This record gives sequence, C-alpha cells and structure tokens, in this order.
Amino acid sequence: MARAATTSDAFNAVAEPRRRDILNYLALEERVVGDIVVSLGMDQPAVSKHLRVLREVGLVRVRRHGRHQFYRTNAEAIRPLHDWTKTFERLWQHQLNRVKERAEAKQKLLDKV
Amino acid sequence: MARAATTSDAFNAVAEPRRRDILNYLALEERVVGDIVVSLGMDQPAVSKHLRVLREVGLVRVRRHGRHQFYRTNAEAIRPLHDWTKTFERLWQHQLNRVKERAEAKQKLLDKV
DNA sequence: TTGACATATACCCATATAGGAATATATTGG
DNA sequence: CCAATATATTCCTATATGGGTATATGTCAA
Repeated sequence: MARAATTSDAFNAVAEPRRRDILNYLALEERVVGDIVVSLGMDQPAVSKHLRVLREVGLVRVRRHGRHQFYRTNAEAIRPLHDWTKTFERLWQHQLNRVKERAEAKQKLLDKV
Repeated sequence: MARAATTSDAFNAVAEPRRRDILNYLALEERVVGDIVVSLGMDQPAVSKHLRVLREVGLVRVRRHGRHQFYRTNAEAIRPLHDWTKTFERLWQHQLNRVKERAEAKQKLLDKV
C-alpha cells in the first residue's frame, strides 16, 4: 500500500509546507486565489490544487462571487491536530524541567568550587 | 516532484496514523519493540520501519540494552506542531462564539413567541 | 457576442512511500 | 560455539503525489 492520500485527513493535508503557508495566509481574512498566487509566489495551478486538497478536508471554506473565489481558513478543522499535540504538552514541560534541574544542580556544584 | 519524504519533518512523520499510535503508546514509558508489536497488533518489520522514521525526525529516542531496544517518545519534537496549531486557537474560539451567539439570538426570538 | 480575466482541471513524470515476505544482523544463555 | 531471541534491512509492487505546462471552464465588461 502507498502512503495515505493527502485528502484523507487534516494531518496528511498539512504535511505539505506550502499548504500550511496558505492556511496561515488565509487565517485572518478571506482572500482571492490571485492574491495567494502573488503573495506566496506560487504558480496559479499549484495554488488551485493545494486549495482543492484543503477544501476536501474542510481546512478552508470558499465563497463564490462572480469570477472570484474567496477562500478562508476554517480554523475549526485544525483543532484535532491541536488536541492531539496537546496530549504531549505536560510531557515536554516535564522533560524541560528535568533538563533545567540538571543544569541547576551542575551550577551548584560549580559554585562550590 | 513527489511528496516530501516522511522523514523530512515532524509534520510529515506524524501524518501516518500508525506512527501516531506508536507515539501515544510510547508517551508515558519506554517500551521494547516487541511490546509495540503485541500491543498495537502490527507486524514487527512494520514497527521497525515506523520507528526508523520517527527516530530520524527525533520523535523518539532509543536506548539499547542487550538485544533489546527501548524506545520512548521525545515530546519536545512534537512542540513545533503544537505551536503551529496554537496560532489558530483564538480563531476557532472566535468562530465557535459566533455560532453560539447566533444560536442564542435565535432562541431569544423563539422565546418571544 | 466577443474578448479578457479568474480559476480549475488534465496530462506527464520522477519519486517515495507502506505493507508483506524473506532474510540479515546482533546479542544472549547454556 | 550454537540455537534462540530481538530487531533491522532488503526486495517487491501499487499508488498517490507535486510541479510544469497546456488547456478547459466560467464570468464579466463593452
């Protein structure tokens, strides 16, 4: 079996850096495809294809107005990613504390000399 | 160009669901490969291959003891994912509030009847 | 209606998968 | 030293990708 489709879920969709760029760009206000092309310096077909993937997993929403398509990030769809990573939050804090404690202990030893 | 390698960064590495399963399993205590195989019900070579990917991007750490390899999740490496998703936290709260407000406004109208 | 503009799709291709099966590489106990 | 155990690697294959380039679709403006 090959790798899971980029459209299979948000995790696969955001693995592509350019798609994260697009999500960042569309986070605060809706934008037209042409704006993305110019602002992010990508080819237009590439942008359209990335947007399709993002749309299929619900990471962006579209509003049609004439020949313009206004895209915006649907933050809600990023939540599952956030929730999963959050599970580990306590752990890295713990690990950092251990590093910190070791550093302080080492410093104490040095102070004695 | 093809898709970026699974080993190119944490985002690509965790796109695979089984690898997230492994990270969850190794989050609290280190485990031996055989444990993962049994507990997650995967083939041993599959586990070894997933662990290799996770190791290459720093998502797990290994400790060798005899013919056993103890793996554990390196939570620190998940942090970039968390940080990125966190950028959108305010947005989805905002979006949820809008939904809530609309629901409450609707309810108020109904109450009047 | 026609031409210009905005966006989407089709096509080609090199590439890296993930799973399965077989095998290689340690390392230990006796 | 050898058999058993634990883990890693190799080989195979179907598949989906992302980038380019060309083209299709849709919509407005005059």
